[in-house]
Amino acid sequence: MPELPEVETIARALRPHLTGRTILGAQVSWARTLALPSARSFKHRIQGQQILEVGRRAKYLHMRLSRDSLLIHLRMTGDLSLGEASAAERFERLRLSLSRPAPEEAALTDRFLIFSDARKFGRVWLTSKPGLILDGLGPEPFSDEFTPAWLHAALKSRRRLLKPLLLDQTFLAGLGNIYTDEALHRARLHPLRSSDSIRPRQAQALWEAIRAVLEEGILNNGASLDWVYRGGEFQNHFRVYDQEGQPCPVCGAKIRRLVVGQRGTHFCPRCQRME
DNA sequence: CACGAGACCTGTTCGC
DNA sequence: TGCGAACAGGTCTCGT
Repeated sequence: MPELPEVETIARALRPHLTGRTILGAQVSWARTLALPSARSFKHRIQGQQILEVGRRAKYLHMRLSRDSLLIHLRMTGDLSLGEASAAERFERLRLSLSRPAPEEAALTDRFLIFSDARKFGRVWLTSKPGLILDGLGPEPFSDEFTPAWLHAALKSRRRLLKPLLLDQTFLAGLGNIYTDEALHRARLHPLRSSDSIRPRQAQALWEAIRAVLEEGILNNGASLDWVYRGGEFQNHFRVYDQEGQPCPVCGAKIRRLVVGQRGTHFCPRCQRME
């Protein structure tokens, strides 16, 4: 479930539990979860490091530790939870054991941070140079750098279909399949429009739509789908995503689905025209 | 540079 | 009921 709003929700939920605590050890149950370094050195190196800060960049959870950074990417089905029991969770891939919480947080009883991931696509990096992974990403949608003018210029500088371009994390960081479809619908732009055909007013509309959709996602604690559940509510606010055949909430036309860049793409054929 | 296909993985749902 | 196909919130790599 993890696009920007879901990762942001997770970061906010974990922050008060993790900040200041020390990682006592790591248990790896699916070795390929670790992108860097190997399981052996990961366990050795993470031991004893304190968690200084819990943040997010794009769809990465970024934990600053005393010596390294811990980056976690949930991909399709990854999930993070806090636990007290030592019994392994159903899809557990990695478990970090934590020091006791500070005395003023004595109410916290969790002892583990658990990474679960049914499809095993998620990855974790322990590195002293997080920039090598994060610096190539596009701007954060809520940063000052992301402006309507920037977006218009960036769209014009390429010749790509809107849908796949917005999914490209080196173009703009944080959008995934759900929020891209929702943003294009709000901006009344067809997903197959070529990026270099977008006029300034349309770029402005898209900019507003991207921010509005992500904001609404965060306010609703992200979207929960299928059996991967996080307590988010945004799935109840989808206007087009996964709504094939349903009436468009704006004009009543039937929402259509097509495949673009191998991703299911949902849009309103009346609101989102090709011109 | 842009695009499509195939990989990486497992679970659920749908159609016959 | 059973069984295969299609589908799933993401990203990387390779060939054209």
